[in-house]
Amino acid sequence: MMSKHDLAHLFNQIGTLLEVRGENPFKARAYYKAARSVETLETDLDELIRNDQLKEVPGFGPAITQKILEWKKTGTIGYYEELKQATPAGLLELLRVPGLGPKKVAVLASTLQITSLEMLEAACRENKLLTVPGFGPKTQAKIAAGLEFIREHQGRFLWMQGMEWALKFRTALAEHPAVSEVEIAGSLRRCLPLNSRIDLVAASTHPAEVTTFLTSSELEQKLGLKDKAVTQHTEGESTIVFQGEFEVHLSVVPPAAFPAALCFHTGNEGHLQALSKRATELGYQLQPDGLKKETTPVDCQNEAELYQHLGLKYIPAELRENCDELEAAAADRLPKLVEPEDIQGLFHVHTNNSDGLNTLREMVEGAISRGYHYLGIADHSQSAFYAHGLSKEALRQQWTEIEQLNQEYPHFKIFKGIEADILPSGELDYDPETLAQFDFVIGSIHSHFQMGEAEMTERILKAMDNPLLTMLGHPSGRILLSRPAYPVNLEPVIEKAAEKGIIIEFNANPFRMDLDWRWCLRAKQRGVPIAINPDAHTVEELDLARLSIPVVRKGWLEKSDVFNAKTTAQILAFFAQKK
DNA sequence: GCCGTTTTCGGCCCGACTGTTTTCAGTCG
Repeated sequence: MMSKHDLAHLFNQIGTLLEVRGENPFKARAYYKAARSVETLETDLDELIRNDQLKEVPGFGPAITQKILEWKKTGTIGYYEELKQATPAGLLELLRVPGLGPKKVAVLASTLQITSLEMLEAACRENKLLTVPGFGPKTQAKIAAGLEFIREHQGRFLWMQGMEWALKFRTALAEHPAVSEVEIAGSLRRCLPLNSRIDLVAASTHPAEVTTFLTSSELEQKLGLKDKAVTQHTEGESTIVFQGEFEVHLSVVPPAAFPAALCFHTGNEGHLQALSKRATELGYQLQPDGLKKETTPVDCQNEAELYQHLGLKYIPAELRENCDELEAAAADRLPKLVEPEDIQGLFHVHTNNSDGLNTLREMVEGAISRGYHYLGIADHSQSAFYAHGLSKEALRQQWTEIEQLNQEYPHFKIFKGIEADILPSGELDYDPETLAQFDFVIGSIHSHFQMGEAEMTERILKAMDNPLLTMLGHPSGRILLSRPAYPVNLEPVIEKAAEKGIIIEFNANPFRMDLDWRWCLRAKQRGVPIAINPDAHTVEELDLARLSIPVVRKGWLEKSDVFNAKTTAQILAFFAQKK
C-alpha cells in the first residue's frame, strides 16, 4: 500500500540527492517544499488527481505534478531512480557528520573523491582535507570529532526502535512449539533511552531447537531481517546482528531457571551485585540458574517470588539501576509508578501554523478521539524563523480559532500556549503583555548552544525568574545519537523550579527523552511537577506521551508527580493561581 | 523547480556563528 508519506519521502530524497550533487539548491528546495505539501494535503491525493486539481496545490508545478502521476501509476519516480543510480550510496551518509552540509560533501566528492565515512576518516588521518580550498585545520578537526561521535554511537539505537524489533522477536519465539516462556531482558527492559543490544530470555526443555530458530533463515524471512549475520551460536545461546546496528542475544534455559535467568539478563550490574550480596547475607546463593539454599534449589515461579524470598517487594525492571531500589523494596516504599492511562491531557503540541504538519482542528480532534480531556497548543515563537514562528497577528488568529473550537467541543479544553524561545539574554521571545495572554508559556532553547555551562545555566535561570514562564521545555537540548546536550547545570535549575513553581517537561520524542531519568528522580524529590509532553508535530505523534511512559517510570515518577495526570479542573486551578 | 498587484526571468525564509578568508560561504537551528 503506497501512502502519501512514501511519496513525500521520495521527494525529500530527490532534494537531498540534488544538494549533495551540487545542483541548484533552489531546485532541491522546491522538492522539499513539494514533500511538505504532500504531507499536509487536506484533500485526498486520488481525489485531486480525479478532479485534475494537482497543479492548484502550492508547490506543485508541471514537473512535480507529472512525477506524482508517474508515482501513482508505477509506484516510483524515474528521475529519483536515475539520481540514486548516479550517486554513490555512501555520499548521503556523509551528511550525518556534524559540520558537513551538502556543499562541503559535494566539494569533498569532486576534489578528493570521498564517497563514504571510511574514506573521509582516512582523509582526515592523512591531513588531506587541508589541501581542499575552503577547508582549514579547524574544519578538519570538527569533522574528525564528528566522525568520532558517529563511531561512538555505532550500533546503538533508541528505546522505541529497539522495542519495536524486540516485540517482533518475542512474538515469533513465543509461537515456537519448544518455547514455554520468553521475555525481553537487558537495557530495553530497564527502559534506557539508548541501547546497544536486544536481549531475550526463553524457557525450553529443548534449548538447541530454540537457539537454532533464532539463527534460521525462516526467522530471517519472517521478520525481514536485512544483512543478517550469526556471531555466536551454542546450544543455550545465540547472537545475531542485522542491519549493521541491531545485535540480538538469546539465552535459553530450563523452565525452572527462567525467573533467575531473566533477572540476571535484565541487570543492571550494580543491582545484581547488591541482590547477590543480600542473598548471601540471608543464607542463599543467587545464581543465573536459580536461587539456592545450601545447594538445594529454591522453587520460584517468577521474578516476584525470587524477590520475595529475599525479603523484597517486586522491583519493576525500570528501577533496577542500583539507585536505592533495594532499600525501598525492603522497606515497602517503592513508588506506585505512573501508567499510560493516568495521562489526562497533553501540552506542547504544534500545528501547521508553525512547523507542525496538521491543522489545529486535526490536532484537537486527534486528542479527543484518543480519549484525552485537554490539549495545550504551543507553536513556535516569533524568533524561530526556521520553524515559521508565529507573529502577533498569527497568534490572534490562532486564539480566535481556539475559542471557536472550545465552544464547539464544550467537554474538551484547549489551552492557549506557546513554545517561546529563551533568547541568549534569558529573555522570553515576546513582550510581557503578549505573554500574559497565554494560558501557559513553555520556555525552550533552540539556538546559541555554544555557551559555557555557567552562562547557559544563568540564561535558563533568568528565564525561570520571569513570572510568566509556566514550563521549561526539553531541558537538556540533547538529540540522542546526533547531538549532545548543551552544557547546563541542572541542579540549580531544578532548585529554581521548586522555588518558583515551574513545571519541567519530559519530552516524549524518542530522540529527546529529556529530562533524563536521573534528573526526573531529583525533580521528584524536590517536588517539581513533570509534564510528559509529546512535542507533537503530527496527529500520530500525540501517542508519544503514552508510549514513552515506560521510560518516564525509570525516573521513579508516580501519577502525583506528573502534571498532565491532573484533571482539567485541577489544571485550570493551577493556571489561575499562577496568574 | 516554482512563482509573479515585478507577465516570463530573477529571486527563492532569517540570522548568528564559524572558519577561512581579506569580504564571504557554508552550516545550523
